[in-house]
Amino acid sequence: MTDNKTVRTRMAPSPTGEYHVGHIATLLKNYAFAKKHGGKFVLRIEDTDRVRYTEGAVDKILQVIRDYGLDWDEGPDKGGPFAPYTQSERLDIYQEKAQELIKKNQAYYCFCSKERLEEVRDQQRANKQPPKYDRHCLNLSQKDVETKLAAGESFVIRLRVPDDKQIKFTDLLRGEITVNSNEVDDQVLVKSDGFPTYHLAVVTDDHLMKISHILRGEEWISSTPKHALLYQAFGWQPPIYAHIPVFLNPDGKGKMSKRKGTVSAQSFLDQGYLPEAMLNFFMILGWAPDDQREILSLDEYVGEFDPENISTKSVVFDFKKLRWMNGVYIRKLNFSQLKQRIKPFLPNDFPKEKLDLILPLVQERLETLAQLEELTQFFYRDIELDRDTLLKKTDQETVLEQLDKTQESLSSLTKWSVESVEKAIRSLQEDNNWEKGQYFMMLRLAVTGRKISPPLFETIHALGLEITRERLAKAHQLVA
RNA sequence: GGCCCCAUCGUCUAUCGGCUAGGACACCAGGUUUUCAUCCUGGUAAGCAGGGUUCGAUUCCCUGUGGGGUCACCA
Repeated sequence: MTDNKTVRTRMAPSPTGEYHVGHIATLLKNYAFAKKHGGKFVLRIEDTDRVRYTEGAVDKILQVIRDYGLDWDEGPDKGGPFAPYTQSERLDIYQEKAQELIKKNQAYYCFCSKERLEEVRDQQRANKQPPKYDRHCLNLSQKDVETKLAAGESFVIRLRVPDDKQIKFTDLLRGEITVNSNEVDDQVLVKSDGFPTYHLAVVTDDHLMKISHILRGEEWISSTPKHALLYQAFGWQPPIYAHIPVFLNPDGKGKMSKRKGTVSAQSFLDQGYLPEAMLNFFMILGWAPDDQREILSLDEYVGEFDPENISTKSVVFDFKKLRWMNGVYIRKLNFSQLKQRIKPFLPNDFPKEKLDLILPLVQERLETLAQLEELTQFFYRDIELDRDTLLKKTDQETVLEQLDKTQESLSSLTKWSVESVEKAIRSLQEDNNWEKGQYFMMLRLAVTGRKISPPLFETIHALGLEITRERLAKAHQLVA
């Protein structure tokens, strides 16, 4: 399994936009693996794409990771032995490494314009060949290169990929993977703006930061040969890879994407999913503990997680199971926890003074916190009544009698409690020999405007005598 | 299309050569109940296909099929 060498894992977000749920799921695995082995989990910001760089994205990413209940040992805000942890602050390192490769003849200058590259690719596609750099600049003479550099021509630095070599690397889940080097493009390592590409930056940083295990998305498998080549070129020991399957859209078609629905990590929180439920959901998506438990705390997960047991097939993101799991976690909350968690989801017109009365009535009915409004609005907003529905299963006369007697009886209560309300209504039903189902449902409708509600007596109690009387009166008016 | 990866109920999984193929979500039925929800009970539902290897294959190998990923001066 894992030797005594210190385990160091990392997650390397790119501040180009919203943080994806898949990123959190991957981060969780890196976090858990490091914690399990008493190692360190590093957060590094990969902001080498100046074009897509989004202002404020770094802070948002850091915040959402924390909101999910996760944290890191070293990172841009905390520093650490290998600081800085933001790639744009490490430019000189990449430059130096690129020069090293050029000196070793493992990389070369390329002065091709983007237009030319585009043309080459178009041509290749037209000939049904895989698009690949044609190595136009591979054999430029030293002198040519110096002349062009002196003239200030724009350039990039490319990796010199050997011809027809078997490139091998090991994936913890899949075993050895072999790719012929002819399939690998002469990857750009340094862009014309002087920034490194992901490939150069990730390899040098992972090495310099002594990252031992890389758990990353499966979509990276195809670029791992490039990284393997770089480790070779530098003469470095590569880390251990574990490529984690991607999330598929709920319809099972394609990688989970924005176009098919919600993907941002933040949006799930905004919809009232609890972070611990989200994490738990990520835990069991593609992995199961020995005893097949599905409800796991973060600590339990850290103790039992083994990346070697991650399923190798891409998994469908099952919203139904997520909602179920979220419901489980909502029900597990004690009252003060729920009260705290529900705060951001309270509508402005929610009567705060009744929170203690109402909240317990809906807790076991919530699958997300955001459903609170839908489930409770009849308590504090006007309701709509439908005459026909009120009259269902009986006649006008009976309903009017029921409404009046109920109002009368409730009004005369000396003590307003769930028990007294229940007692009053139950004895009315028995004394008058009303059909229970009809009477209770009619009352429910009159008082909540809905066929579905929390239990009647609790609801009436929470509503209070005043509102209850108003609504009964209104129902009377409507039916009469 | 090239290359790479993958393949058990609709979905997520267990099984690491012996299976009457187990669990969870979803679904259906029943119970509890004033509705819904919770809770309890039960049920329907799977080994992609064809070849091998083996006393025996879901499990190992090959081929096909299907799905996914990737082919940028993005990560």
